[in-house]
Amino acid sequence: MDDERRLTPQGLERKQQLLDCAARLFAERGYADTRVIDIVRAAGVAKGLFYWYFENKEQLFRELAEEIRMRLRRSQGEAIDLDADPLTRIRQGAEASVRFMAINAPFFALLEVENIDRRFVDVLRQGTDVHVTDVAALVREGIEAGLIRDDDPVLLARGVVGIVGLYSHFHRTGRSEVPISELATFVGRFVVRSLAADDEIALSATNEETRSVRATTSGRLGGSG
Amino acid sequence: MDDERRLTPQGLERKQQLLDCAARLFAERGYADTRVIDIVRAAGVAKGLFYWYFENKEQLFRELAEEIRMRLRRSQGEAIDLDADPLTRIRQGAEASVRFMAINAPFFALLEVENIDRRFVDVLRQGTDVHVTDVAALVREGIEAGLIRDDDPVLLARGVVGIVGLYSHFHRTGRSEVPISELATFVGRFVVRSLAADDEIALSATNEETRSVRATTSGRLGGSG
Amino acid sequence: MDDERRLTPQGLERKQQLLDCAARLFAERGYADTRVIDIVRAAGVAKGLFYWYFENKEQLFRELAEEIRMRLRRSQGEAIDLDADPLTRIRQGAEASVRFMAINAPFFALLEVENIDRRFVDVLRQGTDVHVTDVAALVREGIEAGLIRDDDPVLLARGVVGIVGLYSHFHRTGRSEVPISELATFVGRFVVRSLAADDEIALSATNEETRSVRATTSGRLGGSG
Amino acid sequence: MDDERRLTPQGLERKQQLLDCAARLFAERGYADTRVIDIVRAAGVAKGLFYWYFENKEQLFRELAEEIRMRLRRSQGEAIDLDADPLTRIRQGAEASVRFMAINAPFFALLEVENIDRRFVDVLRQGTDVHVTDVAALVREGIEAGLIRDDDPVLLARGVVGIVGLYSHFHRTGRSEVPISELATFVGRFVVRSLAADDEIALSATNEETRSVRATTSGRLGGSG
DNA sequence: AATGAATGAGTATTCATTCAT
DNA sequence: GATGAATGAATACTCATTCAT
Repeated sequence: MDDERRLTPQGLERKQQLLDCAARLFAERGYADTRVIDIVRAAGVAKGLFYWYFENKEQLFRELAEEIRMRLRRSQGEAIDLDADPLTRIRQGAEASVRFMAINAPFFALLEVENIDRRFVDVLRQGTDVHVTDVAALVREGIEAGLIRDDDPVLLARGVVGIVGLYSHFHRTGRSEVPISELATFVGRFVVRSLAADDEIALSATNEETRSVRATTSGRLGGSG
Repeated sequence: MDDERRLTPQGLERKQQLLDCAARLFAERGYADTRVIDIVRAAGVAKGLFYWYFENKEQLFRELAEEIRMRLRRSQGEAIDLDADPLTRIRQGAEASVRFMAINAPFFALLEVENIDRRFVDVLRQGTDVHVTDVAALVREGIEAGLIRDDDPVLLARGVVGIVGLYSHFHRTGRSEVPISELATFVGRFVVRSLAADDEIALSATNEETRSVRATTSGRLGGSG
Repeated sequence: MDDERRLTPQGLERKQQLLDCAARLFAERGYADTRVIDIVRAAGVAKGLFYWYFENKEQLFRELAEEIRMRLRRSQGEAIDLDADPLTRIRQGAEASVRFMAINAPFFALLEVENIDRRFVDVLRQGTDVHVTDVAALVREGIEAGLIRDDDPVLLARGVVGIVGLYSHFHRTGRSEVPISELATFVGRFVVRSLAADDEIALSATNEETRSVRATTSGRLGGSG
Repeated sequence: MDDERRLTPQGLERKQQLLDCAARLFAERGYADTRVIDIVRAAGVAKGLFYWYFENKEQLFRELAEEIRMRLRRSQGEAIDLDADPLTRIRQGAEASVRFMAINAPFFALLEVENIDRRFVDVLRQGTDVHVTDVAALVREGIEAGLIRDDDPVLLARGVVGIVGLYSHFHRTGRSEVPISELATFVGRFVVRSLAADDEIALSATNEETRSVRATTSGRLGGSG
């Protein structure tokens, strides 16, 4: 297939169908153990058609990864309260991510391929890198505001992103005994605790009612900043 | 090869040589991209000899994983100050793990295969499970002693183990800009912050001079315990 | 390949071509000594194509065996005079088999694999078993009619089927000095002699002119029956 | 190993042990499916030792085949009544063979390899050829004496030998419902019927009491001879 | 767009045989 | 005689990708 082929509406549908089937199979059996023929069979079309819509198996994976990444970012964006303080926003993002990943588990299972196939390190790392950059910015903000302890912002951000992925993975692989909403709260708490400058701030940022730490702890913050 | 073959000293040496070569290659190129022939070539022996010492490629991997797991546990054990309080011990273990994993990077890269090949989920998960159980016990101790915040011990333990692996992975994959000793300290701090019941305890457990939190904060601990 | 693939006419042709090539090679060199690559080379196609049409080498063999079995039965059916008495029919079947096996020697050589590969015992034994059952029915008829000596019908049938295969084998392996038509007559005679209730009946059943023993020896048969 | 090595008594014992183990394994799994290592393991010795006693696997098989052939001939010789008429002797030989083959089933299973491996056609065919020659001589005698119908002696002899092998094979492969002694008698009867010049002779030769047809039917024989 | 056919590089594993001690 | 180690040729099967209709 060429770069930009114009696909008819029917064509787009077929392509999406193939993407969906592939996503399901990849999630079920993993990338390597899903053969092109499995995908086309699941979609009920002939083998040759696969290459009408995708350059190759690898490209399909990349498209899929891209799509998933977009969805995640969108969902994170929606979950974050723009008026809240950085730490709270980090917590909200973390919680939202855990919830979202749980719902779209099969999709996200895919992202774990990162370590698998050296071919995909780039695509997948890219995804987390963007995420890390976002969080790192918030961390910096938080540090400046005295809400987050003064440590390497990027390292901290990596920790946040990593922890979210970690617990999502546990949940996905059936090793989490607690219900998803509880797990999300736990992760939010965990993240806040890891970052918070002190106990009081941690408490505030964990309290769902308190939309803005700054507001409630202004005195103290003013003093410490 | 069958069950328990009796190997001559020379044989044992040869076997270890194959294990070493395999470990290096797996680390360099990954499991799937390392062919049996690559391993024997690296060892400078004939293809057939591989099957004299190992049932197949998979078994070799399992032996390797087992070996690595053992080493890790041993190194952790050595790093922990038995007289220290649980939280400090967790920190020490975490720091030691990060350091150890950094030194033996090629080895531990292997353990990341967990997500890769569904065949190995068992072996590899086993390794972390043991580790998690150990840490969970310390967490419980810490909670009882009022050093660690009151949260699900297993979930907390998973976080600790996960974070260690996380940062080791970053370091291994060249995304850590800081030197290893600094990273280890960072991780120790991170873990302590995640778990500590309050700021003061966190501070104590992070202070390397203070071997035992219990000693310096005995009054407080005694009161809350 | 999976279950029931729909093959285009061209595909069917190709498949038959592969079957033919395989049959020839198996006959020439034996099953084990015929590699898949030999078969595809003989057909002038790529290796992978073999697995488009057949699950594996074993399945191809089974298809081949099935095909040969069908042909044999058909030819036997055509050779037998339905109005003739059982003994004569047995003789006709035996003679026809010998002739047919001689003509299709390469094919039938394959059936001798029975003893070879334990994997194929089932397929091949099945073939003879059907044949034995058929003959046994005729033997029973013959015994009731007093044409065949009173002995275990199944054992007798096995002998008949075995003898036919035996002499065919001799002929196939170049140890028969006599021309095929003569050999067939010999086998017919041999079989009749082995089964006949008495000399006179044997004579009648061997005489090609006499279509029905019953007709010519009615008096005697009536007396002894 | 060289041609004629002088083996110590212990060495001979070891060699026989290997032969026995091989025979058992060949019978159980067939020649191809029995690996050299299986044989040495069964004997509890090291792999290398095999080649001290045998040139290779093939030679061992040949030695084994030779040994079995000898045994069979010996047993046939013992079973035959030297004073009996040719037809009776053929019958006795056939019956003895069936019995002997049944007893030494595992051994004789080996001889069926004839069709299997083209390598062994010579060794194995040799065995039957000798047997056929012996029987053919008797057949000729029988024809001259008017006991056996006038037909190609070699072809008849082949039939006799073949039938014996046939029924032995059935018995060996568990498809014979009748006890071995009964089967032997059946085969004797079958063979006699196939060969006998007429009913009366057949009857005499089948009668175990009658040691010599000549004796009881002297008048007739004298008349016809 | 869609199909079924065709390609062929790539690889783990087996096992008879030889060798050094 | 005996052992364990070492050799390497040989082969079935997979699967992404391309091709002719």
